[in-house]
Amino acid sequence: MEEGLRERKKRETRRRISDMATGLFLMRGFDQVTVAEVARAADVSVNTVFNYFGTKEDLFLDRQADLEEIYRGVVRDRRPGESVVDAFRRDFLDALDTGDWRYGFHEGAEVWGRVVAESPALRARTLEIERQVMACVAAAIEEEADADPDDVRPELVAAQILSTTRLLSRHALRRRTAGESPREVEAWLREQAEALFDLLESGIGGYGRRPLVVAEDGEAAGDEEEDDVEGDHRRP
Amino acid sequence: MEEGLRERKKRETRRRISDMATGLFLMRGFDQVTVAEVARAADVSVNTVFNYFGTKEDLFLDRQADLEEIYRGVVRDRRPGESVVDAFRRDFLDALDTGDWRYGFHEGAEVWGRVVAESPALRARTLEIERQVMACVAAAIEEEADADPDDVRPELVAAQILSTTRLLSRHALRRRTAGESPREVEAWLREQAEALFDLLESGIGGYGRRPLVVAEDGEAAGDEEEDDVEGDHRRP
DNA sequence: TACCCAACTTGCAGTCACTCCAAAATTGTG
DNA sequence: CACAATTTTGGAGTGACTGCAAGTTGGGTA
Repeated sequence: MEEGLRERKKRETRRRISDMATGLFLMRGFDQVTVAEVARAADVSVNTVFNYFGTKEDLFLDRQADLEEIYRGVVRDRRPGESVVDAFRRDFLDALDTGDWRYGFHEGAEVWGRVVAESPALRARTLEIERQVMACVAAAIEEEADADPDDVRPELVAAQILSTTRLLSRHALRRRTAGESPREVEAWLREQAEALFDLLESGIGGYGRRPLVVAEDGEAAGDEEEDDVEGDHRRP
Repeated sequence: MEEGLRERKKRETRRRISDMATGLFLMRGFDQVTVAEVARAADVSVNTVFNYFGTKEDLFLDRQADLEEIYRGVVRDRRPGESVVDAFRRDFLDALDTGDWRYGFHEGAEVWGRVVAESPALRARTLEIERQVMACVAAAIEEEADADPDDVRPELVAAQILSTTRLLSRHALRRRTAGESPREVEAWLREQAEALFDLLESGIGGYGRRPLVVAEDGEAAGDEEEDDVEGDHRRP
C-alpha cells in the first residue's frame, strides 16, 4: 500500500485549491479575491482551505520549502575552488540561462510580480519568507564552514549574498513590468550581476569616500532642502 | 497664532493613544491587547485610533520617519576621508556608547524585543520598515555619490551596511533576552562590530572556499581557513 | 455675542481573515 | 458489517479595518 485513496485525495484537493487560488489571484489581484471565492472555485468549504493553508498568503506563496532546499544545495554542492559567493554567482547566471523561477525570470513573472507588488500583505509575507530563507542559508554555510555557533560571519555572508540576488531580481522584475523586452532585461541583468558579485567579493570599503581636502567653493553638508517630516497616517 | 488649541489637542490625543498602547503591549503582549482596549484606555473611540494610526502595528512601531532622517544624516554628514561604511561604523559604535535606541541598546530593549519577537504581525511590519529604510538610505547614497539612476551599487551598499547593523542588533537583543548582562553584550558587540565591518570593507569573496585538491582521508570542507583576500578575517 | 464652517469624533453596520467546536461524511481495518 | 481514525463541514464567534452619517468642537466672522 504505497499511497491510499486518502493520501491521493488530499494531494489532489490541496493542488486544486492552490491552482484555483493562483489563477484567481493572477487574474484579479490578491486583495480582490476572498478566501470564500477560492473555496467555492475549488468546491470545498472555507474551513478546508484553512485546513491546508495556514493563511491566505500561503495560497500564493508556498515555494519556501523548495527555495530553502535549493539554496542548501547551492552551498553544499559548490565545486572545488569555489567560494560561497562563487557558487551563488554561478547559480544565478545558470538560472538566468534556464529561465528558472527562483529569481523571477520564468514565463509570466511580470504578472506574478505585479500581483505581489500591489498587495501589502503579499509583500510582507515575501519579506518574511526571505528572512527565513536567509536564516536557512546562514545555517547551511555555518555547517559547511564548521564555524563556531557564536561566529556571526556565516549570517553576514548569507545576508549579503541574498541581498544581492534579491536586488537583481527586483530590478529585473521592475524592468519587465515597465515594458522592457526579456532579452534586454537579461543582458542588463547579466552585466549588473557580474558587477555586483565583483563588488561583493572585493568589498565596499571604499565606496563613496569623501575627499580629504574640501574644495574651497562647494557648500558643506546639506543645509538646504529639508524634506517632509510627518508621514501621513492611514495607509491604503 | 503659533499653535491653536486644536493642534495641541490633536498632538496630545495622538500621544495619549500611543503611550497607552505601548504600555499595554509591553505589559501583556501585542496580540493579547485589542485595539478596542487601547481605545478605552486612551478614552477615545476605536475609529479615532485608526484616525491617527493606519494599522494596529503602527501603534507600536512609530519611529520609521525618525530612523530615515537619522540615517540620511549619517550618509550626508560623514567626515572628510570617510567612506559610507566608515560613517556607519562610527555611528554604530557611537550609538553603542550612548545607549541610543536605534540599534536596540536602550533601557528596556529586551522587553521591547520580546514583544516584537512574539508577534508575527509586528515582525512582519518590522521587516517592511527595514525595507523602506533601506530604500531611503540607498537614495541618500545615490544622491551623495551623484550616481546614475541606473546604477545599482548604491542599493547594494545600503543593503549590505544595514544587513550588518541589523545582524548585530538582532544578536545583541537575543543575548540580552537570554540573560546576558548589558556589559557583557556590549563588549561582545564591540568586538563583533569591528570584525563584521572589516569583512564588509574587504569583501567576502574568499569565504568558505572549497580546496582544489581533496584530501584523501577526511571530509573536504571545513577547517582550512584560507581566506585569500586581503582582509584579515579574524575569528572570535 | 451669535453664528457658521470646517475639522474632528463617534456610533453603527458591514466585510473579511481566521479560530473553535461539534456534528457529519469518508476512508482504512478487523 | 462494525469500528476507529481522519477529514470535511456548518455555525457561531473574534478582531482588525472600512465607510457613512450624525454629532461635537474650535476658530473665524458678521
